[in-house]
Amino acid sequence: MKEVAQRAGVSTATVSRVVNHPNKVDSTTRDAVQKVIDEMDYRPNSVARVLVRQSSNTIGVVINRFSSSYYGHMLDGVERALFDVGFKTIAESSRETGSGELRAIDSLLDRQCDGIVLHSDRLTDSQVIGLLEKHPQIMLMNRLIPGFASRCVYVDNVHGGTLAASYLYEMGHRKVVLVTGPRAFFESTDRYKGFRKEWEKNGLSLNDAEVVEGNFTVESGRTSMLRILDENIDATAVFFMSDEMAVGALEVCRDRGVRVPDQISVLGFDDMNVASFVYPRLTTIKQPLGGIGEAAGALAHAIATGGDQEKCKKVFNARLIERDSVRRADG
Amino acid sequence: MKEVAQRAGVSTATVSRVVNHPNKVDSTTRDAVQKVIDEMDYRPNSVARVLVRQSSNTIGVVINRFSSSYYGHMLDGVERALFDVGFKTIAESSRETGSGELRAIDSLLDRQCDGIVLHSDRLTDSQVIGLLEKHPQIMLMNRLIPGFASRCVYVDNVHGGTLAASYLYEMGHRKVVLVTGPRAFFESTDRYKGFRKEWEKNGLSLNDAEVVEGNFTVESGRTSMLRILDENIDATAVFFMSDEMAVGALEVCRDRGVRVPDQISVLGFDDMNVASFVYPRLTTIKQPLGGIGEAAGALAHAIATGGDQEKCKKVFNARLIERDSVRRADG
DNA sequence: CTGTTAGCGCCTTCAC
DNA sequence: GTGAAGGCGCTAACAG
Repeated sequence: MKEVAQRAGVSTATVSRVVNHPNKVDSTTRDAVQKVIDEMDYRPNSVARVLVRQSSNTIGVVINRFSSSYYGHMLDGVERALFDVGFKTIAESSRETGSGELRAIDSLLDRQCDGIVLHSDRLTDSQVIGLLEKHPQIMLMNRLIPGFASRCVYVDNVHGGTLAASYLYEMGHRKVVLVTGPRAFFESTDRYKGFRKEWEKNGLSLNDAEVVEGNFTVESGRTSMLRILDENIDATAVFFMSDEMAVGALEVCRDRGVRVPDQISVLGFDDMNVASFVYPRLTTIKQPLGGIGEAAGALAHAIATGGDQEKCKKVFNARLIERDSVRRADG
Repeated sequence: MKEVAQRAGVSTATVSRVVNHPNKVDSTTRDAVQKVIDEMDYRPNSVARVLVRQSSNTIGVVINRFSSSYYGHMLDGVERALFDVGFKTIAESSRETGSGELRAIDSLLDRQCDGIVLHSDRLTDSQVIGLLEKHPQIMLMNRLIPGFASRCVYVDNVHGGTLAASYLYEMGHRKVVLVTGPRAFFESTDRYKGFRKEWEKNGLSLNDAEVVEGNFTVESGRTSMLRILDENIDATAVFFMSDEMAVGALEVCRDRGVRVPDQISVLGFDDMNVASFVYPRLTTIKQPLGGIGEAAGALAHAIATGGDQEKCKKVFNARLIERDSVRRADG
């Protein structure tokens, strides 16, 4: 910058002006300076700029890991929303640990991100609340903390569970088993809550044998399905709280010669890409991941710039995608 | 920091020392200062630190988009390697455009990243060479630029193509069709080159009708397969240069009642997760994405710290994963 | 071992 | 409209 100033025969202040407030400088000098800038291919050092401005025009996102398109779709959504308003997005992964989430947040905070979009499922509610209270620029993606709803963008998992229950009921299923995610994850408990409520509303009940705890992975889908088959649990349908698990189950069924949906129906959750590629194509409850990401980006931007947070959409509903893995139960 | 110094009754220099060189300060004062730091929950402003140190201990990664686990696996690999050596990783997406790649690189450079891992398939060789010459801290992930091999980590796509050809040949296939990616992508041309060479080595030839240009997506797999079926191209096997395309093809075959692999064999490329979940499970050529990412991370770190670049693994070989979508041809 | 000093590169008053 | 000066928060000599 000093060099630019020198070559153009002006002060660094003027150079700074042509970069930041071009209209506040005489057009002649402006052009001259701009020419030198172009010639030298000068790029303002954004670190120094951030240091003095105390703001970086960037939003940081923390997610569990990159290698699942689940997070990828949300990330792309965030970045889409932010790109449109001239903000930058940087992402860090937590490596799927609570300490990693904390570390990533610190790192993003250190980089003076104007906002942080946090996808957390490793931290407890009270840990998250602590974070939220301490750092007003943090917001939550796909998780709701009561009392902080205005800083959360999420899908209504209770409703998602309800959807599953009512669909299965309407299709004539009366004996089902639920394969949840880890009990510690709010996604699991919320979906379970919604399902159970709706199920009982129909006068049905769920006993212990009918809910098995998985962990959202394909492998866990396999073992759960194996168990259901081996223990000969009497059910006409299984509701897996993730597509990955459902996919693992489909595999096991094929290996065991159990026909889906003829002998047993399978319902998934998420609507990952894979859902439409497996055979039979998976009927599932779709989470609008891209939309959630966009909304999170918009909210983070609003928080960072003091924009209108109320105009941001915060609650999303999951919706049923009917394909071929659930069929009407015999009356 | 000033406040910490004040409260602890020392100078800011001492605070800086306990943070950065704890052993260079008297244990009594160190403990006192540390106590204040903890009490105040003081966190050094890394932006200021980077400004003076001219180095950030972080590596930036640019990829096309987040929503494909293809990039996700590489990203996780980079981050794994870097985490182990105490470096941070931040990622930006190019939104699948050449200008986006440039923008992301600039942004990462501006943040004073010590190294940049670039996954580029939108920029021409000469553009990339320009970048590489101008910025010694940039390296390439999954692309080889002749003359810059020491800064490239990649899979040998020519070899990958060879693998496909020899496998199909060994399985008795003599009439095949290739579905490539965009001709502008080196992945396509390299794999094609390898395939063709091996194919011709066996005394076979490939005519125009037998190579169709796709674009790596599921949709493009569908349309290509449709065309192959509709035009009644005489072939016993199709080699798709991405699993996504192969998956799309499988779908079309199912819809059309064409049995895979009984009536036609399908070979993929990549070994994405989905490959093992579709039916029939996809036989494919695996790219070790995680390993490539790790190697890229290690190389970026070596470049950034002046470590030994030669010890870094740079070339990876794809390898065949036999599953159920290719069968021995009659005859 | 610790305090003082001088920047890192930039932006923003404040005078002119 | 433009230059000079101060400072963002921190670190690295250099003295003491």
